[in-house]
Order: sequence, then structure tokens, then C-alpha cells
Amino acid sequence: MTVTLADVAARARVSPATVSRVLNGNYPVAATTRERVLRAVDELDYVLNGPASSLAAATSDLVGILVNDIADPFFGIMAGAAQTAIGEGAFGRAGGEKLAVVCNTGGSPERELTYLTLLQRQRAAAVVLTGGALENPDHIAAMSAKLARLASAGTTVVLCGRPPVPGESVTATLTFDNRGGGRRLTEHLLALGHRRIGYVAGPAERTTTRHRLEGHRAALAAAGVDEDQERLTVHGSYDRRSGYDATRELLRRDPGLTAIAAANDTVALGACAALRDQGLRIPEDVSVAGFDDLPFSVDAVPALTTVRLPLHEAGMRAGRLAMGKEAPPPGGIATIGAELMARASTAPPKRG
Amino acid sequence: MTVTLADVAARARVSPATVSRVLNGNYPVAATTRERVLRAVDELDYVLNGPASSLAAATSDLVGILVNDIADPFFGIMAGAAQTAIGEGAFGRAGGEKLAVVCNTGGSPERELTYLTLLQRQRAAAVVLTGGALENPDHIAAMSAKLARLASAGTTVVLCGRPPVPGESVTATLTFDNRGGGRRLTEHLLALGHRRIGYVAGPAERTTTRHRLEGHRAALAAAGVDEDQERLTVHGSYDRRSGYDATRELLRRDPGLTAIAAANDTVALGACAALRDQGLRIPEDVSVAGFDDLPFSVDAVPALTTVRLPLHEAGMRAGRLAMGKEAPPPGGIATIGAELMARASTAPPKRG
DNA sequence: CTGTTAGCGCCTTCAG
DNA sequence: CTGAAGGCGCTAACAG
Repeated sequence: MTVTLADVAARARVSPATVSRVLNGNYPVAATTRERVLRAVDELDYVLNGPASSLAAATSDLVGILVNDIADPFFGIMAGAAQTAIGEGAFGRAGGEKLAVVCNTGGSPERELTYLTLLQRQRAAAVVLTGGALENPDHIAAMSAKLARLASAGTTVVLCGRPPVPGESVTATLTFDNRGGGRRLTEHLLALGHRRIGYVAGPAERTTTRHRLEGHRAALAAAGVDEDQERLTVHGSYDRRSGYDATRELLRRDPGLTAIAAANDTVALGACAALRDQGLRIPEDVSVAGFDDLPFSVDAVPALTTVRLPLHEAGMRAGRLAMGKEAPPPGGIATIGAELMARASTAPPKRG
Repeated sequence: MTVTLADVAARARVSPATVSRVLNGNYPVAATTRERVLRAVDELDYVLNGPASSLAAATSDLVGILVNDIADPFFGIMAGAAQTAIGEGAFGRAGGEKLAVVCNTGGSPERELTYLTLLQRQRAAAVVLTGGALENPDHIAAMSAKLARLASAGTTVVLCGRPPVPGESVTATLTFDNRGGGRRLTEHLLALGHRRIGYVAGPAERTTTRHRLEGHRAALAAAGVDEDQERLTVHGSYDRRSGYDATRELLRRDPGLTAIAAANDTVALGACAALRDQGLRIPEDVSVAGFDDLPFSVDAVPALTTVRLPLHEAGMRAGRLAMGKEAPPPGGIATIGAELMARASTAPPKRG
């Protein structure tokens, strides 16, 4: 009932092998024969059986892209770009189309491993891991083992916006300069004259959180403003609500603070909302800064000072690396710059 | 070199068939035997070969979720919810985990069809299509044919936030009341006293665009305000830039308009930016309204009046429907309500 | 350039 | 409850 390669072969009066060859396009076939086969494919409305191909060839055309939160444009932009890079130049019936597919871990370590296992099961051609990693030792060990196994099974592993992992299992790592960005952002605040700066950090145990915070602290230390920093730091998740709640908490701890640096732009927006609800003006009373420079940040009122991460470019590059369309950087690791975008939400302190 | 079912069977001193049975959990196996097998699986670090299973069983555990724009939270929220619903209750090594996977069409009809073909090739267990459909007749025909073929191959097809398609190939359709929402939004504007309302529509040829616009026009017609509407409508894409550009164009066409209704919240934010750049205040000079009620809308300044769509709930339900965990609604179609959220960005007109 | 021949690894009747 | 046997649909050497 379902039409197979053999049916096509029969209709085109060639052997199944020939049909396979024209479909995969990786072997010379006479033009007229190809014509005939393609016509038969169309007439029979034939669609290759993926599992059968994968089984026989011991590889599949599936490429997995793991993200922590698919509803967050930070990941959406990277994943979309990667998917574009992976899919491009492959259209129509011709072979070579990869099925680029994104998997949402929700930030859960179990789901991250589960997805990796599922992709391993499918014999995925490549896997792209985006976003910061969890710093829990058990999870790190489990991940290393899993990545090693994927790599040894021939799956290309690419990290995008993630710190490098030791070992030979990762083909390429694109890592963001979160530390440098965090540092420059706080230097900007210091240059404006701020000294009491609240920090709304992301979830503890995440590399992104730690690196951004380290940059912040480094800038403070260099300026000699390093007392009491624990009290001026509150951890939360990477969402709006967290920014709102943490800001109220910071204001309680130090009503005199003149600036707030947030873990990312979304959190910064929550911080802005909390400040407004307290009757504080931005930036006159309190300056606010974010991180990532997501598209909405420039439209915030006032426009948000933040650190720009080239998410689209990074995603594209990760996609190309996953496909082997681009050579890995020397040493397998490339650090991607983070650029300060000074806008209207930060200004010299007027009070305190 | 790569460990297979047979290896596990040998180690556990049972037949391959038995191993298969415990792994798939769909057949009675003695508890002690199961133990032994599971232990062998662990010791050998065995991972099922997906393609081989799929080939033999003629089904796979892949579920595809198609979205128009993965960087847009509108889709991210639905896709994330669907993925959660599909993945839940399936952890550890036990069988039954589906690989829920999202595919980004970028709004391109070709890519939509390509992804469907790729999913068909993988013998996907289910496919969830989210977001509005293109109204081009050729594409509609191609899609119907493709969906019919998927359905006849045993793939469950679910539509989420999409208008129903004729035929028996779709298991369930969840459609948003875009028309009703659009109508209520404009009624709200009319009730405030607005009469010259600019409309920034989405891309032409999309059902979502058309339905929202129809609701808008219906409200105007009911109020007897139906002259000149073509001139007060500008089409664009569903992004910020489009809102910005279209608003400038609308202002050029009618400098006296007192309100702008936008295709969605993102577009509304672009509209706000354009108004501000023209020195117009919101809502004193011009009211602005969006659609969708994405998370950032409540934090906009002023808070954005919009129409709330229960994206998370819809996505969850679509996921459950795709998994057969929930019975389809009567007739296979459920309409999901759209609720007006009146906030600070709309107020009675002060000028004109 | 094209046909022939073996499996790829697993599931699924059918016996026992 | 468990084992044995056949085949799912395709690709990959080999010949020719």
C-alpha cells in the first residue's frame, strides 16, 4: 500500500540501487536515467523512508538544537539562525536536506540529558547546544559522558553561547564574552558616578550567571568599590517576574542605591516596572541596565542600556559548523565579543 | 563496536525478543527477567537504535511542531507548551518518550512543505501546525494534499491557532477567535470616542491578518464609521519595524488620527516608537492597541491595551491532542476565546 | 554508468 | 511468559 523504492525502480525500469543513487545525488547517474526516475517518483508520489535510509546508511539527516527556553527570544534568535544555516541550500526533492529541529529543555538538566539520548537514539547527524551550562558536578559529568558517546557515534557536537568543555568530543565552541560584557557594563555605570549598584543575577549554578556577575564584581573591585557586594546581589530566574521581585528586595536592603544591573534585558524590564511602582524615575532616580540587547530593548521607555550579543551571527555560525560548512576556529574555541550599548536608561546619579 | 539489542540479550541471557519487549514495555515480562535485562542495558550503556525500531515498527517517536517564527514569543510560548504536554509523563529509560521537536518555517510556504515532507519521511507520529495559514490557493491545495498523505500514513495532525481545513485528515483544530478579538478591541476604541483609527495589518494573504482586520472593520461598520478605511490600513510583517514604518505612513496619510490598532503587540511597540519620534504622546495624543498580550505588553510604558490569547493553554491542549491524551472536541474544532485587556495605552481622544 | 547481493538492528507473528 | 524466524525499506560494496 505504501509505495517503496522498489516500486519506483519498477516504474522507471531501473534497479533500486539506481533510484537510491539519484535520490541521494551522491553518485553519477546518466541524465536520461535520472529524468526517468524522477518522473516515476513524481508519478508515484514517492517519499523516501527515513528510518530505512538511516538504518542502512547508519546516519540520519536529523540535527538537534537544544535551547533552555524556547519562549525567550534570546534562544529563539539563535535557534532560528542555526536552523536557517542548516537548512539553506537544500530545497526541492534533492537529497541533502537536513531536518533541523529545536528541543526545549526548559532549563532542566534531566530533560537536557533525555533529549540528548533521544537524539542519540535517532543517530542525529549533529547537535547544537545553546545557552549557559549548569555547574552541578554530577550533571557536568553526565553531560561529558553523553557528549563523548554522541561524538564517538559520529555525531558532530557544537556549543553556542556556552563555555567550552574539556575533551575531544566537541567539534567547535562559540562562547560569549559574558565576563567582559559584564565588566564593561559596570564600568559604564561607575564612569557615570554610580557607587551603590544593585545586581539582579540569574539562577545560581549557571555559567552565564556566574560569568556576568564576575565581570560586574571585577569592575567594582578595580574601582575600589567592593564592600558589601553580597548584600547588593539577588539571584532569580531569567524572567520578568524575577527582575520585579529582586528589585523590590534590593530597594529594601538599600533604599539609597542609584543603579541596578540586571542579568538580562527581560529581567531589566521587570526591574523597571518595580521601580516605577515605587514611584522612582528611570534614570533620574535609578539607572537600569540589561544584557543581550534583545530587539525590544531599544523600544523600552527609556531605551535600555545593555550589552549586545550577536545572537543571530552566532547561531548562523553554529549551524554552519554543525554542517561542516565552516572550519572550526583554531583550538576549536572562538570567543564572541559583547558590546556595550549605552542608551537612555542610565545617567549620572541625581540623589543619594 | 556499537552495542546492539543482541548484545544486551546475550548479556542478560535472554532472547532479543525479550529485550525488545521490556524496552517497549508493551508486553508482559517476568519481573526478574526485566530486572536482568535492565541491568544489562545499564552495564552496556545501550541506546536503542531509533531508525531500526521505526523501520521495523513502521512508526516513530518523532513529533513535529511547525512554527512561523521561532524568535517570536507568540510561537515560542505555544511550542514550549506543546512540547511540555508531549514530553510529560515520560522519563528515564522506559519506552514511550516522544521526541517533540520544533521546526521553524520562517513563514515561507516552501519551507512549510519541505518540513512536512521531512517529517513524513521520518514517519512522524504526529504533527502540530501553529499560527495562521497562507491563503494562496496553490499552497492551500498543496498543504491539503500533504496533510492527507500524512494522515493516511498514520500521522496525527493537529492545528493550533489555525483555521480549520476541510477533509478528514486533521484530528483536531484549535482556532483562535481573531475576528471576535479584533472586533472587541475596536469597539473599545470606539467607546472611548475614537473615530479616526489607523490600522497596521499583518502580511496580506494570511488568515490571522484577515480575521483580525475583518473584526476591526465589522466594529467600525456597526458604528457607522466605515468610510475611507482602505486609506487607514497599512499592511506589513509581524515585526517591530513594520509597526514603525506603517505608523509613519499612516500619520502621513491622516495626521489627525487619534488611535492606532496594530496587528500584534510587537507591531504595536514599533508604532509607539514611531509616535514618540514624532513627538506624539501615548495615549494623550494617540491611543495604541496591540493583539496577543505577550508577556512584555504589561510592562510597556504605558501598559499596552491588547487582546489576550491563551497561548500556553492552547499549546498544552494541542500537545495532548497530538498524543491522543485528550479527546478531540465535538466536530474536531474548538474555538478559543480572545479577551480584551484594556490598559493605559488607550484613552479618550484629546485632539482632532 | 548500472545491476546484484547482502545485510543495517529491531519488531512481530507464531510456536512452545 | 519466552524463543525462533522472517522481513521492514534502503544503502553499499562489488561486479559488470
